[in-house]
Amino acid sequence: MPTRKRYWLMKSEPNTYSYADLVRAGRTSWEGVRNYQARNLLRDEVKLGDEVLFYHSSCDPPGAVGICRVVREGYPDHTAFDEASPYYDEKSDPEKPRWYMVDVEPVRALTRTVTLEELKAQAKRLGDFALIRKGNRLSVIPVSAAQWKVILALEQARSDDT
DNA sequence: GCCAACGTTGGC
DNA sequence: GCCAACGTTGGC
Repeated sequence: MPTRKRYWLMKSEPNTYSYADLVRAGRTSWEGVRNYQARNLLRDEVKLGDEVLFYHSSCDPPGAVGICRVVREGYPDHTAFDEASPYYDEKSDPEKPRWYMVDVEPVRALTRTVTLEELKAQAKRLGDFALIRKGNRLSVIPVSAAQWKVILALEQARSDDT
């Protein structure tokens, strides 16, 4: 029996790669994750068919902008082997890769950006959520089914309807 | 194994 | 551009 679909949130700086870029491309590999905790999730936990909130970071305003789906499970991030890549890591050996990535394709853009500010305002409803924990820097974050529902309900709510 | 120095993330 | 928070590195 297949395991139940899980949900994730993954951050990208829109200057580097935006949700619109993903829509244009039709599919992308989620390359360049260089953090062990996030790597472990990509390698071991993120599964085919899981759904992902595409989050724009380091922009104004930061927030969730779209949904995508995992179409390939964790496999070695080959940009780590490519000296020309900004993600090159000489310590990642093709025989024993240090970094992993998944492939995703777009599902739909959110009708509006669900901002970090709004998510923080819903902290009570969201419960423990790594995105809004103080000092959080994780770029691949687990989202529970309940949190997923809250966030998509926020999308439907008017932004002045808090 | 400790911890200071350093680099990065990411909101503001 | 600033800086707090955090992760990594490397000397000891």
